[in-house]
Parts: sequence; structure tokens; C-alpha cells
Amino acid sequence: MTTELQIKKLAMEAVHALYGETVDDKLVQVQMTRKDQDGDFTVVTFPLLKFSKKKPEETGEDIGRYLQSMMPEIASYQVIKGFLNLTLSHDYWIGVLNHIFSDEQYGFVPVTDSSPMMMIEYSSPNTNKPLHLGHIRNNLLGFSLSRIAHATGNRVVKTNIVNDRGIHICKSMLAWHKWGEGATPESTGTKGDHLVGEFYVMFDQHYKKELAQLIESGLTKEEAEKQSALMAEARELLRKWEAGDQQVVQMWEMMNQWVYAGFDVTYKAMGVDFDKIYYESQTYSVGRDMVLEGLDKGVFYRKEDGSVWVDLTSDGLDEKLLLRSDGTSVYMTQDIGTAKLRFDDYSIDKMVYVVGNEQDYHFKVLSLVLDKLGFNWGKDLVHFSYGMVELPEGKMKSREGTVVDADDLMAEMIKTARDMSRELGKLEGYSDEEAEQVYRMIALGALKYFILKVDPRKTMTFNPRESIDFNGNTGPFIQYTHARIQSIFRKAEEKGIVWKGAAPSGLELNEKENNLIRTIANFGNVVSEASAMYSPALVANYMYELAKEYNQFYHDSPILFEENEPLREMRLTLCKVVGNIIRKSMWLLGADVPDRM
RNA sequence: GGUCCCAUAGUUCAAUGGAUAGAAUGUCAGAUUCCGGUUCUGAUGAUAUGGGUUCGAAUCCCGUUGGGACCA
Repeated sequence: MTTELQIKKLAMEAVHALYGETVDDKLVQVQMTRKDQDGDFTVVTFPLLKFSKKKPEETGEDIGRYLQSMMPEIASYQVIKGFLNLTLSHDYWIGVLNHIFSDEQYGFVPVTDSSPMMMIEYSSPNTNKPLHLGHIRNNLLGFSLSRIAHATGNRVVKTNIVNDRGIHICKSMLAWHKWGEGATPESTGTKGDHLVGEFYVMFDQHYKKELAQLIESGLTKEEAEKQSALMAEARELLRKWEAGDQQVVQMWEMMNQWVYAGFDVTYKAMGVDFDKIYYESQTYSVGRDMVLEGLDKGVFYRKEDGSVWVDLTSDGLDEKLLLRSDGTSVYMTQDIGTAKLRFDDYSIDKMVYVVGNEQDYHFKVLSLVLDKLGFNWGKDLVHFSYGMVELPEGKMKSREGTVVDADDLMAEMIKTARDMSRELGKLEGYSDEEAEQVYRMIALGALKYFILKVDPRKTMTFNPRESIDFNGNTGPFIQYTHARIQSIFRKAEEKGIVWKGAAPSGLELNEKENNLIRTIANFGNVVSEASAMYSPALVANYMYELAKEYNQFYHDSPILFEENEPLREMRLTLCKVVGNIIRKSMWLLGADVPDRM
């Protein structure tokens, strides 16, 4: 049981013993004491006044006295208005420190075969262009969430749904067919996803030119779009693909393979992976069957033109198209099919979709539709809805060529990390390969931390310059703190300082040490909060706080130079535990920490 | 037209309904015999706006303004 819980229980007992009232546990609030006040934990007594029928100060005194009598670890208490601040003894905190030190898994909940299963969908790219900065946020969030879910006792299945069919890929195919002259990734030396993306852009350019010519000859924009020969050809490709035309399917397979090979490289560089990948080309027809089944069951209805709809007006939404009049499917159809297959493949307890907030409405509908189709998790599926990524100059716009490519961005950051690291020259003795691994760790740590520290549901600004600035509230600052800690232990060994690996009791803790242990003790709470709130940002912000407190401690207190041996032992234990928690926290974000940098 | 989201120092971000709204960055001024100067300390500066709810509101509710997204 955590200290907070223990205090909370006692405080409830206190109200009962002192005032003869039973209180709802929501009324008893125990929190960490603000840093500018004396104390470790605070009981907020305002809500208890109606039971005590006394002034806040008197109520605080009553409860403080009771708590102290029941819990000898409380060294002192202080009442300020409706706040009862409790201070625990130094020995108590040293005990906490030792306990955390001895528990390798501290803060994490073990996963067993009977743990609940959470499936997390993230990434979900289209196969017509390479991944960009927006996808990076998606991937990092999805991957981090899966680690946080695992750390809080869930079996996790990471999944990806690849949108590999539809008009978008037909546009790339058509452009390649018409103007590609047989180009391949090998012949051009271009990464497959980038190559296909180039043809997608090429289609768009030719299409625009065609429209301009048609408009010049006197057509309106709408008429021009209708008469476009290029668009007609692309649609014809899609029709042939759906009909299973061998040549078309072959071209489709070839170009998709190029894209997958390219994506694999990007995912690997990013350090994310999946347990199971679904393809829309394999799920859309399942979805169509499900919709028709729903039509039979009477939960959907058909309009005169043959299209199939669902009526959600009684749920406060409107009517939604599920199948077009020509029988082709829409996004919703595919998502239904994918859900069905997943449900067949796994015994999912919780389904989480990491998808941008522009699809909030889509997921409200999907949730209701799945529920109507009888999926028992339909109603409580989680749409993990995150905000857009913008640049300091504004939004990314493909037309204006301001889209930041994922591969380019990572390469650039690795280059910067390499330059900075070489300047510092702390990697002597490392092979080129080892050093390169450290540069990559720093670059990816910087990127991941910068993106994940922001509340996911908010629109964020990604500043490339700031993200590779290794000062301030950044990943490298945290990695640096970790490296410095490891350096202490290397030095200890050199100096022949033997460390028993635990802190002796009976020591006086200074303020910085006390703060640090309190923060360490809060790690478990932070992880479970991050899981409950689906927010890696909580872990990131916590870790920054920890690193900052550690640096203050480090600045003020000698560690290896401390001559009082028990004190040195305690400080070394503190260093070790902080290093471990930084490493674990970074792991929860999907990032690594170097021993030197 | 309908629905949803957002608004905090110059800038980028924090703050389970709790105390004097915290950081980072920027600017200015300092510290360090030392275990890694990517450190530490101080100064500066913000809740868009008008109501309401209550012991207490950046946070919850209603209106206004501004920004974004989605649905036809």
C-alpha cells in the first residue's frame, strides 16, 4: 500500500473516531505537499468541516494529532488553513528508498496469461506516400501507450491497419504506368515509399494541368473534374483491381511491396514495431458482408438508389453512409471488417485506436455501429484522439511542399547529434559502431521526448531547431543526467570505493535528498495515472522533474567525495535509483538512455 | 447550416476543483577548488472576455470573441 493510501485510510478513520461520521473516500484528499510548503503529504480538510463542525485550523489539529498517534512515522505536522501538512521521518524515507532500490520491477505491474488484453492500433498509413511528421506523432504515441499499458499489467497487441487499396494508390499506379518508364527503387536508388509518393505527386501535377486546360476551353471547375480523362483512367484501374484483373493486381502488388519495404526501414529507424498487421484489401469485403448482414437484421436500411445507411439520429448524430449505391465500400465499411477480423483473431478486452482528432466524428459513429452489430466492446472502444502537429511557420501543406518527411527529419537529427557529441569527445574508446548507436539514441530521444511531453490531445508546434537544442526541457538533458549518474559509478570503481548497495538508517536527509526520495516514491502513481489517462506526457513531465531535482542534489551534495561513509552509501543508492527510474521512464516513452554521451 | 475541439508569460509547454498559476526558452545579473559547465541560483513576465455554480475555478456550466476540425 502506498503512503498516500495509508494516510487516507487513517484520515477516514480519524473522522469516524473523532466526529462519529463515516465519510465518502472521495472527500478525503491526500496529495504531495507543494514544494514551497513544509511537509511531505497534505490532507485537505476543507471538505471535512461539515463533519467536524469546527474551524479548519481546529479540524486540522484534531486529525493531525490522531494521525500522529496512529502512525509513528509521522515526525511532525503543521496546519495552515484547511491544509494539514504531514512530515514523515527521515528513517521512513530511507526505508522507502531501500525498498525501491531492492525491487527491480518497482512501479510496474507484472503481466500474466490472465491479464486483460488490450489491442492498440496505431500508424495506419496510406500506401501512396511516405510517412511524415504527423505520422511520427501517431507512431510514437501508439508505441509509448503500448509500453505503458504493458507496464500497468495488460497483455498488449500492437496492430497496424494499412490502407493499401482505393483510388489513391491507383493514381500512383497510373502515373507509374504512363510516365514511369519502368522505374524501380533499385534502378533509381530511391526508397520505395518515396518513389511511389513521387508518382502520386506526378499524377496530381498532370491532373491539375489537364483541369486547367479544360477550364480554359470554357468548362466550369465541376465540369472539368467530371470530364478529366486522367481521373477516369484512375477509376478504371480501381474497377479493374476490384474485378481482380491480373495485370492490375500484379502492378498493385509490386508497388505496394516497394512501399512496405520503405515503411519497414522507417519503422525500424523510429524504433517501433507491430505484432499483427491488417490490410484493408483483405478487410473491406468482410466489412461489406457485415453491413449486408446488418441490413438483414434490420439495424441498417437501404435507400432507393441502393446505398446502405445507418440511422443514428436517436443517438444525437445523423444518418451515415455504409455502402455506396454501386456497392463499393467507404472507410466505415473497412473499419467494420477490420474490427470483425480482430475480434475473431484475439480475445480483446479493450480496443484502442490511435487516430487524429479530425476523425472524432468517424469514431463516434464506428462505436455505435459496432455496438449495433453486436460487438461487446463496440460501445467502449477508445478513440485515442490526438492533435495535429504544426510547424513554427504554420501548418504543413503538401501543396506548398512544407511537409516534413519522417526519414529526412530523423537523418537530420542524427547528424546534429553526431556533430554535438563529437565536439564533447566523451566517447573515446567507443568503436564507430558503438558511437553511432549513441548518436542515434540521442537523436531519437530528443525527437520522442519533444513530441511526447506535450498533452496528446492538443495541437502542438514542432520546432526542429528547438528539438535538437540539447538544453532545457529536452530528451538529451535527461539522457545527460543518466550518463552522468553512470559516470559516477565508473569513477567509484576506479577509486576503489566499495558500495554495499543500500542506505543505512539513522541519517539526516537534507532538503534536496528528501525531495528526491519523495519524487522517486511517486513513480508508481505516475505510471498508473499515465495509463488511466492514456498520456505519455505525464511520464515525460515527471521524468523531467526528477532529472531537475537530481541535478540540484548533485550540485549541492558531494557523493564520491563525501567522507562520511553511511552518507555516501545513501547518496550512491539515491543515484542508482534515479538512474533506474530515468531509464524505465524513457523506456515507457519508447526511448533509450546511453551510459556515455 | 449542424456537430466537436482549442484559447495560460514575447515564444513553446505544465497545473486529479485546492495554498502565492509552475517550467523551459528569451533577456538581465550571479555561482562553482569538486564526482561530466548540456549544471546551479536570482530577476523579468500570463489564465481571451462577461456572467453563474461553491468554503475554494485556469479547470465545471451558460453567453461573447478568436482559432481549428468534421458532417452534408
